[in-house]
Amino acid sequence: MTEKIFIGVAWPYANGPLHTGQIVGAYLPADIFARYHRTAGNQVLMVSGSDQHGTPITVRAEQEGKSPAEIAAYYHQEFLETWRRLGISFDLYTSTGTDNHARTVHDIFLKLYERGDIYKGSMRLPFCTVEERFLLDRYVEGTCPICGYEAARGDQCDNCGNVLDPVDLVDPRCRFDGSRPEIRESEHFFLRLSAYNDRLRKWLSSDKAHWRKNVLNFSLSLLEQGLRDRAITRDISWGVPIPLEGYEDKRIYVWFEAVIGYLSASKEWAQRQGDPEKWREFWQDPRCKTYYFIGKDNIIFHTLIWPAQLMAYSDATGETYNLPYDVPANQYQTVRGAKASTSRNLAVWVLDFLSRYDPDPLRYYLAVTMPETSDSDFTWADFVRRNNDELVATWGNLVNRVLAFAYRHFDRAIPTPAQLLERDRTLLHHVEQALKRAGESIAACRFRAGVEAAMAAAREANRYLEDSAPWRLVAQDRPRCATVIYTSIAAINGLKVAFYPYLPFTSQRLHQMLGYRGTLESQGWKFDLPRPGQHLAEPEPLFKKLDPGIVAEEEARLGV
RNA sequence: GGCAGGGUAGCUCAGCGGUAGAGCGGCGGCUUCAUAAGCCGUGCGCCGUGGGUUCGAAUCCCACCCCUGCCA
Repeated sequence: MTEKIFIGVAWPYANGPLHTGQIVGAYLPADIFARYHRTAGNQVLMVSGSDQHGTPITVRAEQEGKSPAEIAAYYHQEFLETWRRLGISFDLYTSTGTDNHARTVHDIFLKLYERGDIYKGSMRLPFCTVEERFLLDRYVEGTCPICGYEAARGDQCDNCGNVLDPVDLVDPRCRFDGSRPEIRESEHFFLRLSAYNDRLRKWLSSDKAHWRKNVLNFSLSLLEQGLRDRAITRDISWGVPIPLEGYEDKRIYVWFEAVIGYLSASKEWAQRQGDPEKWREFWQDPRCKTYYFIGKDNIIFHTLIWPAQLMAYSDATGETYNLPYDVPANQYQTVRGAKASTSRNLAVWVLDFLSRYDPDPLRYYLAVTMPETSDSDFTWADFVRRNNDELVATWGNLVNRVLAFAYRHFDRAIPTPAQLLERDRTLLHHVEQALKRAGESIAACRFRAGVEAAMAAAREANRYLEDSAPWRLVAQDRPRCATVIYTSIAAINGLKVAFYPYLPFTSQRLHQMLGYRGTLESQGWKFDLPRPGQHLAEPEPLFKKLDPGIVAEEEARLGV
């Protein structure tokens, strides 16, 4: 039975290069999930895009003396390059800068406004009389009302860490010209989140046993406190315009607008497929399961605010939009025990990494250390160790020793087996079970367990070889030797599928080395016995052993 | 300060009411098809601390300590 699976992945701010923490938190698990489901024959739509609005981009642009649009365009290209080289297989990766996105946002905004779920209100905000504009929270400095620190920012005090309201700062001043801002009333639009508390609670209280405990608890505890209405517009010039007259100097704020990208990207995808209504199959068919892969900092937007927006939009249009089926948010990845930091260059940049190393070892390492339940740590020593002692020694070497043997002793082809013995069938059964378990684990968003199941079966195959010792049989009992090698190749053929979502590049290569044509993905998530006599390509190692010397080299690149 | 998650073998982590587990490393041995790869053997660990519930607790409850994050 084929399923429909919608996969939304967090929209990265296009204000700087991507580091491994972002990959392991959202993009890699989403891709593993997507590749598994496609191979299993399910219909998958995986979308995301660059978030080109928001304060981080404005700040970056001001730092570099460029326009926000230039910054966003530059990093958008870089992100596309990253997905291509890392094998993150989006069906569409777009951005929030498209006309289609603006149209979709406007439609939701207006429908909710007509219905009263968005309403006008006013806020008291700092206004710089020199520059004649309202100041964003972080553009106001002053004395912290809590600890007395004199250089506190309007959004947060760097000294005591408290979150602030710029209006509360003692002796506030504009960061640009030092003048004292006035507090002025500014008209804004608010989302009536408070009206959705009960419905959200009801939704989160039913059929959520498959959710990660921390995601569910966190969301429920926020509801306990009660959601308050939030302003969804700002006095800024960079962002999606407000679709009403008289608000030309304001924009829709990112947190309301970016999540709508999931829907607008789906529409853009359908458009590009030449079937403009096709997005409805993923958004309005109740059998479609909707997943959002994000980092833990994004939970509230995907388990509460976006569902509330969807509930409101469903009511307003009389159509039904699917709510998230699961939001498997990950924890953070630290670097050498510390929180990743762009400013201190304490992060592993993906494109930089890929300029020296292959994508699959990185995918493997990130998958086995994925921060599913708690923060995990990236260290180069551990990366080298897992590459050399696990990926190369257990899986890569298994493939190499079997294929090299077959290539040399059985005329570059898969040998024809005699009768399979109990020991042979046991191994094949083991691999078949591992493939099944890996698939079940991935479908349940337990990605570490999936790759571990595959690796355990590879160890089992190494054990089988040791027991059967084909290198002795080759001279003494050639039919039995052929059977052992056939069985080993069959095991590898099954494992290539189990590893595929994690190691797409090398699994596809192995697929071809085994003499198959076409894509592994089209073969299906199943254990196939290979055809005796099938021609083998000349085997070459799937992975490279890394020199432990690179640890010191790479650590030196990290800032301190 | 409130809340959530985590604190289990040298390292990374699983287990979450019934005699402490896996991988890797270390140590000892076997093997040579293979990227000096593989296989076998080897773990007497205050399961963060202190109380409690229970016939029985990493596993449930309470308090406290440490790490991470969110919120105030």
